[in-house]
Amino acid sequence: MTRKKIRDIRHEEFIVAALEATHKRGFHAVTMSEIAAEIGATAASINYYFGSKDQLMFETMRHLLRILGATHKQYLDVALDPKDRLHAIFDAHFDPRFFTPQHCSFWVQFWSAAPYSAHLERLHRINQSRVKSHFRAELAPLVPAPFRETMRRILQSYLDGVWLSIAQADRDIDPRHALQEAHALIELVLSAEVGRSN
Amino acid sequence: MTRKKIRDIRHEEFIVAALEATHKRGFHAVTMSEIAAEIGATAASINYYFGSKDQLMFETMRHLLRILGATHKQYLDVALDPKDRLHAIFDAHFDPRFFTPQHCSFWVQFWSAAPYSAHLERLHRINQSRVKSHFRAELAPLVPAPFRETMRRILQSYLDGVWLSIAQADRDIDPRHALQEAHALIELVLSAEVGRSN
DNA sequence: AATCATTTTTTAAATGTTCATTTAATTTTT
DNA sequence: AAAAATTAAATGAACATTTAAAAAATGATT
Repeated sequence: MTRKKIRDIRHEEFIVAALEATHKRGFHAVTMSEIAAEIGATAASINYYFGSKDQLMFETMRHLLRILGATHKQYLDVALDPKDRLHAIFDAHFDPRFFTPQHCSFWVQFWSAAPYSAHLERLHRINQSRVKSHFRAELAPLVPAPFRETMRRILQSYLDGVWLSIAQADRDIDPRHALQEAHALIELVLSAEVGRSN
Repeated sequence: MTRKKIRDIRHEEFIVAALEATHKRGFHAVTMSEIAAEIGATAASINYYFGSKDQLMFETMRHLLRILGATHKQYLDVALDPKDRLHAIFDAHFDPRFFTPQHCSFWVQFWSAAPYSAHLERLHRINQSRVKSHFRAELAPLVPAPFRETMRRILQSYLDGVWLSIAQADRDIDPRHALQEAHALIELVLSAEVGRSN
């Protein structure tokens, strides 16, 4: 069928391996050999497919960003009103596919490494502004302009903070519970605005 | 006067140097030589005073925790009512002494490294539970029990998230503005509860 | 089917670099 | 002179990356 089969399979495998090994050993501490061992391969083959360790980490992050983007899109597609659309951002970030110590910890470590690598920083900046503009767009019909930016920053900081705490927790977290709390915060933000406009 | 003068001076100097150099180069990338160069010293002298790089990073983090604790105490001492006491937590975290890219970035990188070092993790856990119990205590008189934990987690996640964003920003941030937003969130949290108990 | 040349994939071993740490000596302070 | 502080140089370990060769897959030709 597809011509480049093996190359794609290995790509996928090594990215999963990078997530797993990084979660176990840490973004900087993890070695090529440890990642490769995760799928019974050898460090050299990572370079064969990715060129370098940095490139592998970069591709792994891009992989996470793609999943997040796609998941968000799915939720947006079934959102009926502005409030649903706002919820969709949290739904995506707290989707069980994503909301695991493994993913969150890679993400957080990526965050903390980003300022020191031009490559990573670019990815990070792109994602930040993507999320930012989504928040802005969804808040527009819900919150009057003077408070909108404040509310956006509150929601976005909260979102980041939750991921941070998941990355640190070894026990598995219930995504539904996180969503519930996120929705409580959204209600808070929206009801307050209604209150003020009275 | 004091017998151990030089030792204490160097301790202080190297900790400041570690903060500065780590902010420039990253928690893992920064080398002993770079830290030492920051104060015109030599890598070997760090070991003379601290024993190892890990130990220096550990002491640096302890230093930050001590400052945070002391600052918090100062604000608590002048707090008049329960709401002031809740604010004091944010006042301390957003105090200009603390709320700098330099400190926040060390903190965030420390966070992301903590799960992979028994030493660091212990520090982290201690601080987490300290902050947690403060939040609980201050929220007790302000928020009815059923919502209290949710509100605590919202506030705490928000707090972490803000630091994360500061660590990533290269431009300097206005602490007063951050405080203002934090207070807006507190008002939100408290007013919502008043609303529900109506 | 079988053979063998070609390409692709994989690996073991070699290379070379970058540190943290140690050591042994030197300088500075007491 | 003795102790404390500092450094330059040595040591050695840990890795990412390269290289050169082996193994597997592919595919064209009988």
